[in-house]
Amino acid sequence: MAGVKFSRQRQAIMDYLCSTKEHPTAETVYTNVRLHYPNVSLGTVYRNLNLLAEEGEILRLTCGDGSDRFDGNPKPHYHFLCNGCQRVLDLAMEPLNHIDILAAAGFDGIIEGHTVLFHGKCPDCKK
Amino acid sequence: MAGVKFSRQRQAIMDYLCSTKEHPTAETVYTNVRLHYPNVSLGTVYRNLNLLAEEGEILRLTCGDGSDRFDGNPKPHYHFLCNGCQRVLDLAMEPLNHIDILAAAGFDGIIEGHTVLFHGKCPDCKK
DNA sequence: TTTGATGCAAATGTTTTGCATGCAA
DNA sequence: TTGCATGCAAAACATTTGCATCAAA
Repeated sequence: MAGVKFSRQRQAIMDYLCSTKEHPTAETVYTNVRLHYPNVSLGTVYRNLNLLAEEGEILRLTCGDGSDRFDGNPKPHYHFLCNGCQRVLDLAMEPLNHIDILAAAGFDGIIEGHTVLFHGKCPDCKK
Repeated sequence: MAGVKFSRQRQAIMDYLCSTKEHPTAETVYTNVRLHYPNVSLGTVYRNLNLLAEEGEILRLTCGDGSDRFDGNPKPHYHFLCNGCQRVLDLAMEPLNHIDILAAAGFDGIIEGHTVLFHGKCPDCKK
């Protein structure tokens, strides 16, 4: 990656993202990285989250509720947003490749991919 | 609808949304409604877009690129975001009910629905 | 007349950015 | 030493909200 050099702040951001199964917002990443690097700035967190997402090392999730969230697991997978507690959970399911075919039928452009967000009640909130 | 009374501004917003196949942002709605009601305020546009979306008379689309967009057609349908020109187009395809079943398998919560956004090159940008 | 809707402006929340300084290579 | 990364603060956006006034019913 030309022109990108190591930084301990970026490393700490990656470490935190990989250590959690929550899907934290930039603000939450900031709060947690601060535990180890009290001087880190929110601007640096945003700059690095953008960089890591562009490099494909993390995923950015736009759930439509305020802030974007980030996922340290860059492997494409699907997410679930609980409309009770607003938590985002990972779903274990195979890639839905066939829906791109369905979308392409009768469409005169090129379907390159899709994003899906499921919603409902999480195991805790369904009770 | 208890407590909601008619307003010509809201009517103008509905009229505009139903007159276009673009999927305008609040700002674009504002600009266009202003052609007929030069005094309308952006706050009023946002308040009414929120009201109409809650009532299910329009759809709100969160595409992850800056502003939300709105669709005067409230019937559930799928959308396509062109990564060339950023336009949002309607797709003619059947509801993907089965993917909720797939998501529910092995998930201990309740899947109530999904949002899908396809992306790629629109008919114009694929050339 | 009553109550919701509006226009205006200020406030909010999220994310980006300019700039002087710090640190990796 | 060179140039990307940082911290800080200000700016940029998108959206919401308080309040006095307006208009629908």
